[in-house]
Amino acid sequence: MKPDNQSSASDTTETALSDERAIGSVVPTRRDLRAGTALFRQGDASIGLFYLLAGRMRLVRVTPSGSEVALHTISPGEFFAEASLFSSSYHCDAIALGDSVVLIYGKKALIAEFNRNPEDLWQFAGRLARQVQGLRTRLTLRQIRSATERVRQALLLRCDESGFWKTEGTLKQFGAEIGLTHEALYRALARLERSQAIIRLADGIVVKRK
Amino acid sequence: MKPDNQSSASDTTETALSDERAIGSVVPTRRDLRAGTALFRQGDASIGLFYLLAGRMRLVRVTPSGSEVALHTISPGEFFAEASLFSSSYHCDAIALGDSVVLIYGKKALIAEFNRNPEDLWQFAGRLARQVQGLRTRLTLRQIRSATERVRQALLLRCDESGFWKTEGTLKQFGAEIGLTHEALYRALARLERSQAIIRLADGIVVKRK
DNA sequence: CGTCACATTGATGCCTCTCAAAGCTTGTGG
DNA sequence: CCACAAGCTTTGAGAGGCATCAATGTGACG
Repeated sequence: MKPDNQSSASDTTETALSDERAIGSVVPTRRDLRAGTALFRQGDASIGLFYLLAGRMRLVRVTPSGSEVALHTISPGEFFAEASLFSSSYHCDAIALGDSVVLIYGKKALIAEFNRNPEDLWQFAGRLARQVQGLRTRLTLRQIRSATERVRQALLLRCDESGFWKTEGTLKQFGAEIGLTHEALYRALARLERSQAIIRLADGIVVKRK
Repeated sequence: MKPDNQSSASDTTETALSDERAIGSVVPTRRDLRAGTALFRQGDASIGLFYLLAGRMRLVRVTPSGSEVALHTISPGEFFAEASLFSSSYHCDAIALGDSVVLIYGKKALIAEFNRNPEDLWQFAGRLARQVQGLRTRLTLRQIRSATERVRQALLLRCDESGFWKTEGTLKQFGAEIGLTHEALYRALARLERSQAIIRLADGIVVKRK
């Protein structure tokens, strides 16, 4: 996570990458960012698409009056700034919250690739469409006020046909993902178990029909 | 909003449409749905992309155990089932909540169009990317518990450089969009005005620097 | 002028957040 | 192998805030 060498004037290093993470024939470049460093700022000419390997990035828009509005926090494994491919500059700042590693897919290279090989563009669009789907679902889930019901629905969305959901990561994390404090989550789980809506196992949870 | 004629065995009518709403050369078909009618069901072969002209549609997934999970509610002006273009069948049910009118863009026609004219695919992808952006922002906004602060941030996101936001639609609607009851919204606005964070005008709101 | 939907403010209760504390698990080092 | 630390898990007590119910004012429209 720490930069392997030092570029002249900034807290970032950039390394070429011969990677299996290529999009079509576009091989990303790796860049290491120290905590607090900006990857790009509002108004900068857009240079490409990003993928967060490690760390955490915050996207914020600074209003003319100086107020900050948080747009999104990027977690490892996420692509971000997709929309910048379609416009000439960024509409927000991207700041590294902790030491971070991002992959950069050059804009020109990507566009050339998509022109050359529309099949890649098709796949890219597919990824976006599924993302839209997932985000809408999450948004709908957040509409549910009741912690108990929200947890139940979240479990229903994630479990397989038999109703089993294998725990991935910690429950605390799960709580954060669905917008609950861990205490609220634990209490909701306890309530669901008491009412026999779920059965808690060592490695997961079984959701029962209502 | 009411069907103009009756098809033989169902509560839907379908009409060809020579429209300016075409995507590339793909002209949509219009379909009228009575309240309660399904536009498609989980497992149906995907026939295309939809656009809601009027009414309201609900997307729900029915779990094997019979529980329903609401995925999204479509409002007029929204495209939906974009992801179905990339898979062979639907993963949820689409039910008309009220009498509704949808435009249908045939899947095969769209794919052919995108193959013939990648520029259209590029624009389609751009729309998806901006949608992802907007949804992420909305999701982040929902993380803010405090009604007052959520309203302030929502206003900051929507106002122009001078801090002015022209009211569009009703405030009640605005409340629903950001996940607040209208009462909570009015109280938040009153609080913001009292603390001089905003100024309310007849046709909009001015957000002041903090 | 009456109706209907929006706008606004009041009172109340529930639910989740917050702060706190204790049991549990895992990993690390002596 | 044991001891200690750190983070997850779990439950308790208290408080604040938003939803809910309720009532009134206001504007548009026929």
